Formats: sequence, structure tokens, C-alpha cells
Amino acid sequence: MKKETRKEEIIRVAAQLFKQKGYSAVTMRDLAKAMDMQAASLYNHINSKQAILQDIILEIAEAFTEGMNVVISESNSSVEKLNALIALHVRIAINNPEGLAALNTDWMHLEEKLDYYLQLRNDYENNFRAIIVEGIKNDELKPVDVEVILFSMLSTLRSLYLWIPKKDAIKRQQLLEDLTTVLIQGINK
Amino acid sequence: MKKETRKEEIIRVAAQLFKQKGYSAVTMRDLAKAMDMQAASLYNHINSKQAILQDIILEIAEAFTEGMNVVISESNSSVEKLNALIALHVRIAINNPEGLAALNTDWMHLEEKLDYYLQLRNDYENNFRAIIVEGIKNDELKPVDVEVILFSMLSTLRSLYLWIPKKDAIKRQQLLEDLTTVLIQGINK
DNA sequence: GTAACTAACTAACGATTGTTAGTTAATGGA
DNA sequence: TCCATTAACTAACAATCGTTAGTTAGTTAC
Repeated sequence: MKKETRKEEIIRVAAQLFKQKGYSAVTMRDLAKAMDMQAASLYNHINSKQAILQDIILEIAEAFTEGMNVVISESNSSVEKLNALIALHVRIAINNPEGLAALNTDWMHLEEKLDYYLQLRNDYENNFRAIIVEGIKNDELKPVDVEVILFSMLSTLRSLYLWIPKKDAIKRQQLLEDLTTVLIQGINK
Repeated sequence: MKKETRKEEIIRVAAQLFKQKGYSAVTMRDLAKAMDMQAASLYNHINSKQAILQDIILEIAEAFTEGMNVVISESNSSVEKLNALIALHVRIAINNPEGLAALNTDWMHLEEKLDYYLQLRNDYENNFRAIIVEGIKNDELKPVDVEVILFSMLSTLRSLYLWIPKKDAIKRQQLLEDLTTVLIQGINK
């Protein structure tokens, strides 16, 4: 475990504040106060408020892209791929719930990097959709409208960061199992 | 259909802007520009930026509370109640996707009305949870962890406003049916 | 031991924020 | 015709915004 640099500490604390109030409502003076320093001192470590947001969001977006590529190349059946994607979301949500909050609610405040982010997100959704389409063709999944399945799964998986902090470590394995049951098998007996 | 007052028009346009950029990032001058007037002129119709947010969010929060009360008093089985709640969310999301965006992403910027909003939301979630608990006791639902079912359904239902604007009217009945299938029966064959 | 680096500080900048005050033109009912 | 209402305007306010400049004290490398 490498020791956290001052810059990394600032970005981590910024992500916490962004989760609480959103990017626009957090001022550099808020961030400085949380770091117990003057606002101007932040600029010894970071280039701009915008650069902090980019750091937080793009790191996660790229982790999702990488995870999707692994799933596509390694998993076999469609249901196995969906299971692997659920596990991917749970893993990232556990590791970085604050960053995910910024990604989910503040992506539109990206400036230069907005197009790049949207490209990553589009690619991810297209890959996700293709797996569902394949599963229906395979007869592994029910022939429900693809967009409804996609949006339902993504909505739940993208909201995980809101719920996971409430769970302790012991219950997270159980969360993964239960979530898979609910999303794949349904809740009706 | 009563004609829209100037005040209602301002609130409606504000909700659109809040959906695009979030409450904090929208300035009164942005809103004025969208209304084709000066920022100061807005104050002939509304009391404050904060009051606009309150109007938007509390109207919807109270509609959910009312809808929940109807569901509890009218529906019979637990699954029927859940079906009715899905329909409630779809109905509100179709009628007011912009307002739902504000409720979902900007509720924490409520000031005096924050506690009231949180109380409504808590009551709603508790009622939702009780229906699921009842369904498991009844043997209508699988004995999966209640919190996982609750969070999974609420995540999907609360995100509906993001997807519904893409659907045309014809497809919305289909959306309701498919969504019910996915959330209740699952997607696995 | 001194040079370079790290990380903080104070002071201030121009721009933008929500909002108020005071005024004006158009409209509709008595 | 007069009056109240509606709905816009211009001008400006104090506060706050992200950021820059210039400086200083402590730590590390050679």
C-alpha cells in the first residue's frame, strides 16, 4: 500500500464533498476548509477545480471500460457475462463510492473531457446491450424489450454507491449474491 | 386544461434547466435568458431561487406520498401492491420527468424544507419496505434480503425519468408491462 | 552548508452570484 | 376616465467565486 500523496488526499476529500453537495455547490474554500488549509494553497498541488473533477471521473470511467473488456474476452454464456458485470459494478462501488457519485451526478460539468467521457459511456452501454441481445437470441434470457432490461440493470448497478456504504464488509458477499438473484431471477416465487 | 400562469412557466423552465445542469449550476440569469427576460424581472413572479426548488420537489414528493396511501388502502396481494407502485412511478415520471430530476439530484439543496422532504421520503421507503416484508412472509416473494429488493426496485423506478423521455407514447404501455416483468419475474428463462 | 523542493501563507484580482430598489408601459374592470 | 394590476425594465448592491502573484518556513539532497 503506497502512501497517499497530498494531491491524492485533496482529490479524495474533494470526492467526498462532491458526493454530499455536487460539484457546482462545492467551493474551493469548502475544500480548503476540509483540508484545513487556505484555498490558495490547494493550487500548489492541483491545477484547477475542473482538473479534480476530471481525475475523479475519468479514472472510474476507464476502470469500467477495462472491466468490460475483460468480461467480454473471458466469460462464456451471456448470463455468466451479466454476472461478471454485476460483480464489476459491486467491486468498483465498494472501492470508490464517492468517485462514483461524482461520475453519476456531475459528469455534465466536465468541460474539455466531456466528449471523451461520453464516448466511454456510450461504448460501455453498447457492449452491455450486445450481451443482452445475445442472451435473448441464445434463449438464455426472456424476450423482454432489450432497452428495458438494459436500463433496469444499469439503473440499479449505477446506484449501488448510494447503498453500499451502509453495508459492512461481512454483508457485501451476501449483497452480491442477492443482487444477482434479484436482477437475473426476479423476486416472484 | 387551465392556461399556464407566468409563474408556472418560470418554474417549468427552471425544472428543465435544473435537469440539464443541476440546481447550483443554474443561475437566475440563465433562467432569465431561457425566459427571454431580465433576471430581476423574475422576481415579479417568484420569491427566490430556493422557492422554485421547493415548488418543484415538494409537489412531486407529496404526489408520491398520496399515491402510496392509495396503493396501501386499495391493493390486495403484495405483488399487486408492487405492481401498483411500479405504475405510480411510471405515471409520475411520464408527467414530470424534469421535476423528478430535480428531486433525485438536488433534494440536498433544499434549505428550510429539507427536513420535511426527508420525512416524506423516509415514510415512503418504510411503506415500500413493509410491502416487501409482507410479500416474503406471504410466500409471494423469494426470501431474498429485503434491503436488496427494496434498493433494486427503487433505483430502477427512481431513474425512470432518465429513460422515459426517449420513449414515445405508444411504447409506454409496453414499457410498463416489460418493466413489471423484469422487476418481478426476472430475466432468466 | 547551501541549493532545491515542498507546502503552506497573505493579499488581492476581475467576474459572477442572488437579490433589491425604483421606474415604466400596457392592460382590463368600474 | 380613472385606477389597480401585471410584467417588464435599468441600475446597482454586497457577497462570493476560482484563481494568481509573491512570499516564507521547513525539509531533503548533494
